[in-house]
Amino acid sequence: MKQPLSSTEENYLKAIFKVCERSDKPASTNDVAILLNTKAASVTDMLKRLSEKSLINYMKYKGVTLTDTGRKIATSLIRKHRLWEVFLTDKLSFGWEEVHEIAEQLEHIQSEELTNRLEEFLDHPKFDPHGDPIPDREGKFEYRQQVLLADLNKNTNSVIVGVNEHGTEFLQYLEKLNLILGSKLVVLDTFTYDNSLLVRVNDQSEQTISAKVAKNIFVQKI
Amino acid sequence: MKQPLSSTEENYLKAIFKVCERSDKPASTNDVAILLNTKAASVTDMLKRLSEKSLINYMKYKGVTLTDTGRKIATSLIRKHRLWEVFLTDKLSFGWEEVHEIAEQLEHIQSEELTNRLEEFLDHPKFDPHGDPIPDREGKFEYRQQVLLADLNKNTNSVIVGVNEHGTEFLQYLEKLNLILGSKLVVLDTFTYDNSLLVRVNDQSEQTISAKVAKNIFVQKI
DNA sequence: AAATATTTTTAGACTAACCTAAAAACACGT
DNA sequence: ACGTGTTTTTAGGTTAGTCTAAAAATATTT
Repeated sequence: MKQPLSSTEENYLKAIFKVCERSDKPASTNDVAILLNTKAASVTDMLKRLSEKSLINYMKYKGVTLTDTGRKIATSLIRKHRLWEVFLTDKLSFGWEEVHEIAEQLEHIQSEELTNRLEEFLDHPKFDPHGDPIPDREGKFEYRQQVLLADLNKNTNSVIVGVNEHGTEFLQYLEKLNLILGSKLVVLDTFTYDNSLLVRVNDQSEQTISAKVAKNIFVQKI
Repeated sequence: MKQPLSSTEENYLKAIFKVCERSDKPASTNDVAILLNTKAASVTDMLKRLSEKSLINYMKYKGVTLTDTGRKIATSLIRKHRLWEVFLTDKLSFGWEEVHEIAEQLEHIQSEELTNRLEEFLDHPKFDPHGDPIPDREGKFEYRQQVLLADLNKNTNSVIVGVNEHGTEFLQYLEKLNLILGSKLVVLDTFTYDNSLLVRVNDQSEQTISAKVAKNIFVQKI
């Protein structure tokens, strides 16, 4: 009865976890469909099956949450994903914008032992290359004390600690703007016209940042 | 038209490659079925699909061989499999008997770049932990100058360079017998009664080895 | 060369995961 | 609370990969 899940089933659990993260509310069928780039009807199908396996709490029309077992699997996937990302950047010198796709595949490799040895090999990293925290063996992890750059007050010193989007295009763009993990930022001015920001980067250059970009960068006050 | 293959399709190509290896003869439907632990009918089904994609040469009742494209994919899988095995033993300290299963999954990760960087990271190894040669980027590799222990002449000095079977049980047993890659062997006597051998290991202990074991160990004369 | 045995293919059915289109449930503004 | 619009579910169909059982082709034995 403990046959391993398919990659597809795992992806659904991960998607439900992400939707539910920090919101308490159950995930709606549509939320999941959008995140997985599929159709609502397919999601309903899968929800029935996952419910059958006691991995989710599902009631028609009422949305879905993870059971303890389901959450355990979801966080394990996230743990594996982020550990592999660290491996790819730290050991194989991939750029932070290249690793997501490959890690999406690697996270489905089944072997607890492998995951734990990988963690050991990487020296128990606490964050992945995008600044996201890596869950421990029990699936526990702490959210950073973080704030969106878009919400940062003027003249507050801060450091980039993470991103809210992991797409290749966005990350490459950030790199071009010289905005990477650890970059120091101060908002010098905000323009209500288009909600763009004027910032100083690393106490040197000044540049404007669009509202869209500012909403996808996490910073920590220092 | 260049959509990636499913893991299943890849496994069929690998199986066909293995059956055809060093025999020239086309692989029979049954050979493939046995190797993949499936039924002949399923194999026939898949052969039609792979033939459609020009990955194999297939004629009803006549057996199957790989096309150039098919062979390229098969050797790429073997390359990935063996590189990952090296990673698992050398970097994560897995035993040689534990790595096969995990590598079976890892070999399906799609990223040329990943494979090549992994090879670099591992220092361009030429053989995997079981002594099997690792194909290069073009899929080329050389077979070792090797002979089955069962076929070795009496009183010839030799070294274990590989195994003919990769099952966990067999490899664990070998380890218990202190027969690992690099062990020095001399056949002192052969017993025609059950075809077992008396050997000296590493110039020290003497022990008998069953015919079955002897047929699954490759040695090189020195 | 005929009879028999083996191998391979076909036929038909199943499951997982997806889809579209239509029906049912829910949510909301007036 | 009633009609309208959105969301969700159902119904029914598709594809990849598997299976069993039966038919067809090939191989072997006499």
